[in-house]
Parts: sequence; C-alpha cells; structure tokens
Amino acid sequence: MQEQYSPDIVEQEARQYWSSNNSFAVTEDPSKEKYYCLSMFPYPSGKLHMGHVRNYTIGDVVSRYQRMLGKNVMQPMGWDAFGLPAENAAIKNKVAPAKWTYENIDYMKDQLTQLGFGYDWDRELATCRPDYYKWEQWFFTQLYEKGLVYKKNATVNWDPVDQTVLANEQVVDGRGWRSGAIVERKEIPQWFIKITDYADELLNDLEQLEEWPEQVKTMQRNWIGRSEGLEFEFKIKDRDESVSVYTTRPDTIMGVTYIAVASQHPLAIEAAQSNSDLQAFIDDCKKNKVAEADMATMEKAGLPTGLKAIHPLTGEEVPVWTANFVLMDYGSGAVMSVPAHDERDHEFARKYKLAIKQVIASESGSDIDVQEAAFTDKGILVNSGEFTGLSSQEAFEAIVAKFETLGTGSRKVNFRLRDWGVSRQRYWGAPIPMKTLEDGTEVTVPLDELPVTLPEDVELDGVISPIKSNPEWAITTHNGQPATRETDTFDTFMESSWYYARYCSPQSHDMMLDPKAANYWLPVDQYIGGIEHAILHLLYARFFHKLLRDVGLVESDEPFKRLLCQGMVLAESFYQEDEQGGKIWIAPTDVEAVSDNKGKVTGYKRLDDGSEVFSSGMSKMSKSKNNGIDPQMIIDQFGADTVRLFIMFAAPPEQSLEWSDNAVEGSNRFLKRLWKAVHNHQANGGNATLNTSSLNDEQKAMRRKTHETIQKVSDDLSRRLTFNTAIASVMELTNHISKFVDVSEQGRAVTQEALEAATLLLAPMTPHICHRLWEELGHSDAVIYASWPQTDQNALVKDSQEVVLQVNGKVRAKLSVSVGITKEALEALAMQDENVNRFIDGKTVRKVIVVPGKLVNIVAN
RNA sequence: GCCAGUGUGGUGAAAUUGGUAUACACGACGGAUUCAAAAUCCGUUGCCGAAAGGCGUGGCGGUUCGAGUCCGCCCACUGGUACCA
Repeated sequence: MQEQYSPDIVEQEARQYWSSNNSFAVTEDPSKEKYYCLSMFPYPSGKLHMGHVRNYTIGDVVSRYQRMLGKNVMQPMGWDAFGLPAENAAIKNKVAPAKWTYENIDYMKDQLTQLGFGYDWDRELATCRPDYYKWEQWFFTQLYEKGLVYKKNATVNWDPVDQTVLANEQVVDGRGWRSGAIVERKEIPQWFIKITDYADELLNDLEQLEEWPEQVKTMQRNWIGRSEGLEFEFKIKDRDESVSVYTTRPDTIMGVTYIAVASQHPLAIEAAQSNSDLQAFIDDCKKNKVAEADMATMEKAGLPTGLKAIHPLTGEEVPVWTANFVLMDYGSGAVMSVPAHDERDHEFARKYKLAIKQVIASESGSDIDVQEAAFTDKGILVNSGEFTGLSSQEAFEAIVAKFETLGTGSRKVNFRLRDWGVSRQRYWGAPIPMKTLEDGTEVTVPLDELPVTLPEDVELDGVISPIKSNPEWAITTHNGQPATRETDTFDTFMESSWYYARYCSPQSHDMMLDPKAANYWLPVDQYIGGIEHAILHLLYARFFHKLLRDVGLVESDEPFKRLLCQGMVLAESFYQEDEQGGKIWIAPTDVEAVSDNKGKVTGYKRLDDGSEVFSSGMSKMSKSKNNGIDPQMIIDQFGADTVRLFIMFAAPPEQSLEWSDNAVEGSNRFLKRLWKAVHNHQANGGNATLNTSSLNDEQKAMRRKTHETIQKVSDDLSRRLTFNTAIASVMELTNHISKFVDVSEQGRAVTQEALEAATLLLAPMTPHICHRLWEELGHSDAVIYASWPQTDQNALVKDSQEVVLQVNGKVRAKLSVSVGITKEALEALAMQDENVNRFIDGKTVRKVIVVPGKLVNIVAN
C-alpha cells in the first residue's frame, strides 16, 4: 500500500470497477425488499452547480447505505430538458435549443459520473425526447376525455413592442427585459387542468405523509387554503343585475360599507363609458403586474363607479368601487368590504374616506378604536341588529342560516388553490396535442398520431416561437377534414410531474407506464430536492399521481413516501464600487481575506492588485452576484470524495450550506489521515483474530468507541438523515484509532475492527477511497457488496458513568458513579460532595431532583 | 403583503425526549520537525477575571427545580408567492 493518498488513481479505479461490473443496474426482484431513491432531476443548464452536487450526494449516500442494508436499490437519473433558458441561450449563441440542451446533457452526465454517483444509467430519460413527451400528450388527451381539461381566458404579461408573452421572471421593474417596453396585462385563451377537483384529496392525503417535513405539509395546506364561508349577492340599485361575493367572515357582514369590483368587471367597464377618470384608471390597471407578490405589495387604489349596491340584510345602499387589488380571474371579480375588521379594507377606507362601521367587539371587553386600526380577531357582535350579542362563531351559523332561509346565499367551501394553467406560448416545450377544426370545434390528437413532434432544427429570433411563425407546422387534418394544430406548448411542470414513474419502465414503447414495474417500485421511498419546490412541483406531482391512479396505471395514492428538502448552497459575494456607486461583483476566487491576529476577518482585498473589496454577505450562488464556485475546479483539485465529504459535513442537509475553501482542505486532510491510519496498521502487522474475552481496558475502550460509532452512524443515516454528525463521529473514531497504538495481537485485531467499521461507515459518503481501503484491509469482495456493520451490544457495556451535581440549576461538581447506582445512593453521594456543600452552606434544601444517569439538582435558598 | 423557515465562539456547526451549552471541523496562537518553506505531528483557544467566580445560544418578557430547546411579542435574514426551474 502506498503511503500517500492519491485521489485521482483511487477514484478512477473505483469508477472503472463499478462500470465494468454494471454495479448499479437493477431489475424488479420480488424476493428482495425494494428501495427507490430519487433526487430531483436537473435542468441541463450547462454544467453542474454546487446545489446539484449537494442534492445528488445526499441521494447517493442514502442509496448506497440502503444497498448495504441488503435492499434492491434503484437510483435513476435524467434531464428536465424543456424550459426557458434553452431559448435564451439559443438567441444569445445562435444555436438551436435542442442542440444546446443535448450538449449540456453530455457534459453534465460526465460530471455526474466523475462524482461517483451510483445511477442505473439504463433508465436515463430526457423530457425533450419525443418518446417521453408522447405519453404526456396522450395522458393529457385522456384527461380531456374525462372532463378534467378546459379552456378559459387567463392573464399573461404582454410585451407590446415584441408582441410576445413574457414570464414573470422576464419582467424587470414593469418592463420587458429585452424590449424595455412597459408590460401590459393581457387576457388570452389557455388550457387548464382541474386540480381543484382534487383539492380535498390533496389536502386530506397530506396526513398520510408521515415522513414529510412538517413545514412542507403546512405550506401545501396553506397553499390549497380550504375555507368555509358564505356566498351571496348584492343587488345593484336601479338595475336588474347583481354581484356575487364570497366571505369567510359572514359575522362581519353588517359592517359592509362598500363593495369593490375588479377593474375588468363588466360593471366597471360599463360605468367607465361615461366617466373618463374611471376609464383612465381602468387603463392604468392594465399595467399592474401579474405576480401575486407585486399585487399584494402595490399601492392600493380605486375609484367609485357611481353605482350603489343594496345590502342584502339591512337594505342600505353601499357604494360600488372599482379597485386595483380585486382580480377578475379569481372568484367572481368582486369582494365585500368591511373596513372595521379587515386590514386591507381599512387601509382603503382611510385613504378614500369611506365609512368604517364596527360590528365586532373584543371578547375581553377591551377598548377598540376601529377608526384607528382594523380589529381582525373574532369576538362579540355589536351594531348588528338581530345578531347583536352573538359570538363570531354563533353569528357565522345564524347569518348563513338566514341567507339560506331567504334563498339569497349559501354556505360554501372555497379553496385558494386555482386550476392549473398549462399553456405556454413558447417554443421549447411539448406541443399541446389539440386540434381546431374549421367550425371551431376543438379535438384531441388521437394516439396513432402521437407524438406531436416539436421540430428541433430551428432558429430563434427571440420574439415568436418557430412553430407559431411557420404557418405550415400547424396545418393538419382530422378524419380527412382540414384542421389546425395548437401551437402552445405545455408548462414544463407537466414533464416533472410524472418522470419519477417513467423511470420504472423508461423503455415502454406501447404504454405510458408498465403497471407491473411501476407497482413494484412505487412509491418512491426517499425523494430529495430543494426546498424551493415545496409547493408547486411537489403539489403537481402529487396531483399527477392521483390522476395516474384514476386511469389505472398505479395503485398507490401518493408518489413520495419520504421527503428530504435540502437547503441551498451559499457563498460570500464581494464587490467594488464603480464611479456611479454601482456594484461590480468580484469572484470569490479573486479575493483574499485580511484578518487580525485572532484570525478574525477584518476586510478583503483583490488578489491581483490588492485593492480593497467589500463583502455583501452570504447569498445563493448565482451568476448575477458572480459568487458561484465551480464544482469541477474542486473535483480537479481534491477529488470527488473530498467534495462529497465536505458538502455532507459542512451542514445538516436541510440547512443552507456556506461554502468555504479552507474547510474543504480540512475534509481532504481527514481522508489523508484515514488512509494513513490503514497504512500504519498494515505496517504494524495488520489483521489478527479477535478474542473478546481477553482484552485489556484500553482495548475494551477502543472497541466500545467502534461500536458506539456504528450505532450512532446507523441512526444518523437511517432515522435522522444527519450526515454531518455521522461524519463527525467517524472522525472521532479515527482520532481514537490514531491514539490507540497497540501492536499486540489483540491490539491489532481491535484496530482492524475499528478501521473496517470506519471504512464501511464512510463508504456511502466517500465510496472511492473506501473501495480501495476495503481491499487494503484484506477483503476480496468490493465494499459495495459488503453489508452494513452490526453493533455488538456487549462492546457497549460500561461500568461507570459521569453524573452532574447542580445547586439551583448550576453545575457545581461532576461525579463518576457505577452504572447501577440507586437514586437514594446517588442523592446521598451528592449531599456529601465538598463543592456542593460550599454552595448550600447556610441555606435550606427545599427539593432534590435526581435524574438517574444524568444529574442531581439541589434546590436551596 | 401573505405562507414557511433560520438566527449558538473569530468561522461552519453539535447538543436527538426540557437535564453538563459549544462535540466534530476550520481559522488563529504556541511548540516539534526542516538550512528554510510546504506538508505533517503535539498543545492552547467562548467572553470578563489573578483566582474564586460571574456572564453567555438575535432582542424583550414568560412557564419550569432546570430553557438553545416550550409559550408570547419584536428584529434581521432566506425560500415560495401559481409563466425561473
């Protein structure tokens, strides 16, 4: 064995072994317990970033660990290949999106291989391949036939100069990112899938997901947003028209002082015909952004329409306003306003001097001034006629009942969740498989005409999709009649909503999924990906799974049994200011820290010219802040094992991880020490036969450490998924081995056992070096075929333990006591302790708390 | 704005069920080795204090014999917010 650890040789040999033995290819084997470990597939953006490295290392560690437990582990990988960046790159570099995407896939696949991830590459898929999206198109037609698909108008960002639809991301400060034109809202017809039909099930089934993080389930619950309330109507004065509204607070209905309708509401549009101010306001609202965050934070504004509505209970007239925050495409496009008990309504009423009428008083009777601030808690009704004196809860029931008796309103369950708009006016996506006949009828494309193939050899002008600009493409027939194709493509969330299922039978040519394979592997046992997908992707995939179930392709209700959301990888970003005070971002690799004699960083300078640089703190690695660290550089410098070890060690997986070059070296140093420990052990004579009945105290202590570490790491890798603490405890074990120099026969046997344990425990994290060390430790079978080590309970037995003595909760002494000591004996020992007595001297002992095996707390005053 | 999370030494972090705050690592400092340096190895390292001891987990308050952990309010930062993926 070489004295020096050479990662490049070791890693190449290990990878060669796995590839020539096809070590990670799997098939359905009913005789073994299956384990499906899935990491969210990457968008092929060009090269791997640290977030990918983190995500896929976690997945690989879990997969290799489960494999060592004897399970039939499937770990596939593929490419989420449709999307906006390919179009941007196409315009910038004058290369077709398909070519750009396929080249990126080749490069990134090589990088994944270099990192030693154990994927079954036979199952690789790319969502931009016709054999993949064919089945997505087919599935959409099935949903259409089931009545789960419909078309309606929906709002998009419209660039009036480029005459194109923009993504929210492409709108910067209200302007199109390329044209600079002020972006408008525009309503266009789009396809929707009825996810709201499944709202109740998506909500209720969250309870089944016991191994999902609570925070993700909470976010999904809130997103679905089930509410119970009242739907009723306001009649418009002097007209034969009414406006429907929904409220979750019928108890506040007597406090309605105005109603507000969307700027696109027919009432507002009609009123504007004789009111130029109103018309100008409506036109202005077209410039409002589409994104919810913008809508919610914008300045609330409105104008009276001049119309009056009749309060359905009091018969009083209330003004009808139009307001920029009411949206035409959600609900009825109108809301009732209770400024005394709703913050947004209060703000609006104060701004426009509308009446504020208190109808709820606090339960405690405390003073409330609703003119000053909205009181949004529930309470007791006041100024509410026949309902005065009821609690909010009682009033809810009474008022709903009243409306139902009168026949003018009804109890209604509402969801915040909206139907899924899947139409995109872009090129690089799966064509929507619909046709329009000459009479305007819309029909699905039948299976024998699928896939509707997207042409790949195209040029992009940056404005209009090539399948829209080429009229030929859309020309087709239907049953011999002329027809035109839909030229919109699917939202890319469609592809990522079912890829996990396709991995089970990626080569099925005549069906979407092979149910036999799908039902063997599904559900996914462990799914790993970024927290940014907590709502949209994970909700859509859960929805799709239920759809797949309802057409009979899978049997389970949920796609992902256990979920781990990893945190982001952050890096410090640095800048210098230009003459206008703008920030020029400097790459971290070009910056050096200046520190004081305690090692505390006091500033930064540029490596090239020594000029001062400023830190803007930790943020997500990004191009805009020039703070990305290329994983390739680190792999080339230290090897894949060091990168994998560092990224797993630096933080627990769910937390954000701060990149540090220095700390990477620390991880590399640890691997060198481990290598050296095996080398020294060999030099000292290597293995010997262990005889547990003839060990001295130091040998027993070494063995105890070995088995405590096995126990700890097993728990960390299975139950807790805290890889950082698992690695820390193997480091402790390795430190023990280095200090335990005992070349006697039993000494070497104990050392061998410890080194084997360290190698096996680290094998999921740093598989290359462990592949080699396992060989060096005398095994002919590769470490990937080895079993996870077992804890020897006998080795864990201890005779004595340390107990803490506290006086009034403060540690005053520590005591080594025998393990079986009684509570009484422990308390007696504590009372005899010299330092304890010093602190209770002159005081009266009020209470003594004894926690066996832990502490004694004496309360005295 | 709304929803969800995070905040502990000079730094990344540990403390798993309310029971010894700071494991493991980085950095820094001191030493060994070296002609010298790198690498490696050994030691010290929360803050104040000579010590005894006191203080200390974003801030303020509470529950408890005991709070990083539970509760309330506040501050800062991060993710999502339906067309980035």
